[in-house]
Amino acid sequence: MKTEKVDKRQAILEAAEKLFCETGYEGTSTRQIAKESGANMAMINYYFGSKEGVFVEIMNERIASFGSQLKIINEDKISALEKLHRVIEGYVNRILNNTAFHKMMHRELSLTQRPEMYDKIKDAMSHNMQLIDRIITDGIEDGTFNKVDVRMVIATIMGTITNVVISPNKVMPCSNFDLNNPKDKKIIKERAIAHLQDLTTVYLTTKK
Amino acid sequence: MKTEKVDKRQAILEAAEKLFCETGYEGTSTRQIAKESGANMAMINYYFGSKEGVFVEIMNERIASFGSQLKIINEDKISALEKLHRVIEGYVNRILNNTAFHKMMHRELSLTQRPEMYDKIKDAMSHNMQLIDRIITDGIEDGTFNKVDVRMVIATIMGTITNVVISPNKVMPCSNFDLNNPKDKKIIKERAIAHLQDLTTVYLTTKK
DNA sequence: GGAAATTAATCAATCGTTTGATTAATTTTG
DNA sequence: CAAAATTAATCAAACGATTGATTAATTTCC
Repeated sequence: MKTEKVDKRQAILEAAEKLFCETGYEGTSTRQIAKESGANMAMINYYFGSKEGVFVEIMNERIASFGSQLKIINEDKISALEKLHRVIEGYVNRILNNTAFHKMMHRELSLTQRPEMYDKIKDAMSHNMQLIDRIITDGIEDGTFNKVDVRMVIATIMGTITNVVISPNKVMPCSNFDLNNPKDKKIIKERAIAHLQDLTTVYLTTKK
Repeated sequence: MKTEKVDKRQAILEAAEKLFCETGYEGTSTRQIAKESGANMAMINYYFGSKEGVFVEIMNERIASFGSQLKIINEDKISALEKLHRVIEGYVNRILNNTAFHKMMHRELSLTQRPEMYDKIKDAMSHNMQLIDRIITDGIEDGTFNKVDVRMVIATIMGTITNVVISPNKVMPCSNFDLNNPKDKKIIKERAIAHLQDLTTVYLTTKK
């Protein structure tokens, strides 16, 4: 008799991420994680040392996979505006494909606790920001873009996307959109991308 | 001899708000609240019934004081753009004067738990959104504003401000700004207001 | 057979809450 | 007015439940 093989380690990671997203780090108990993953409680400490170890591992994996996604954009011989539009598209897609994690990340970021996590997230975000900063700054220097408050423009781009993800379903969109519904998610994605591309085009390139 | 009169009820509320902001709801114990406020632990339940009761009370007071701040704007006989600029100014000031609370609110909003709180926050935000929505929609209808994705513009305005508040000190601004430093806060406020007013002016009124 | 994986049982610590008693202030009563 | 009765505020201690973590025994797998 062969019982179905399940990777308990992976099961714990997935269950923990789901629960951390739903009820927060402090709000999730190791017993819940064990139950949800189908593993024994002791396995959590066996594989990850502690509850926080699970959390750190989730963050590390996520951040690592994020880092490998970008950086190709800046090699292309395209205009600054086109670069920016590609970054927006990539950023919207990435975040709306990982809404639960993104929520969790922002929650963790707004806590002064857990400095190690804070620094990790900060570094990951900082990398994205520098990419956008470079594109816009280059655009300004070569005269394609208006002179704007670059950091605030970045705050606008990132903030808009985060707002779409975090705001309550019934508040943000007109009717009852649900980001868990793939069809709705696609619509929201396209709207966000179209809006941000239009906004940046008008704001950065309109001659006064 | 008159010992200094301290309102324990108020002390608990203030201590709890501070701690909830810093370490989150689940991350704060009733013992911490008691210690920080100088009140006995039992007073928490005596006055508010439960830990959650404290939280609900904080939210109610804040939301109530928020609600009494707006609504005068729409009576003035000024242009849609000017109305919008006043709303932006008010919104930036309000949020940057209550950064800790605003962080806490967003954290709570991103949790699927505590539906009562969720609904309260949602309603409060919804009110603000409707105000902005009305202004922009009116502007579009009377031809002053371009036809834009209104809800996305609102997401941009709110998201930008939230991003400024939540993003790590060392990430968002160029150098080491600190929102707890009044001087820095003033600068950030002015930058955010100037940026959003400029952005909305260009985006909403530029004729293509 | 031996290392790795998994288990049930248990640990001390902490959680939010409740208790019964005490003090201080206020109201009622004679 | 002053004694008695009532109420509100505060306290130390303890409650049962749950927390994250650990133990020691057992099973699985190569």
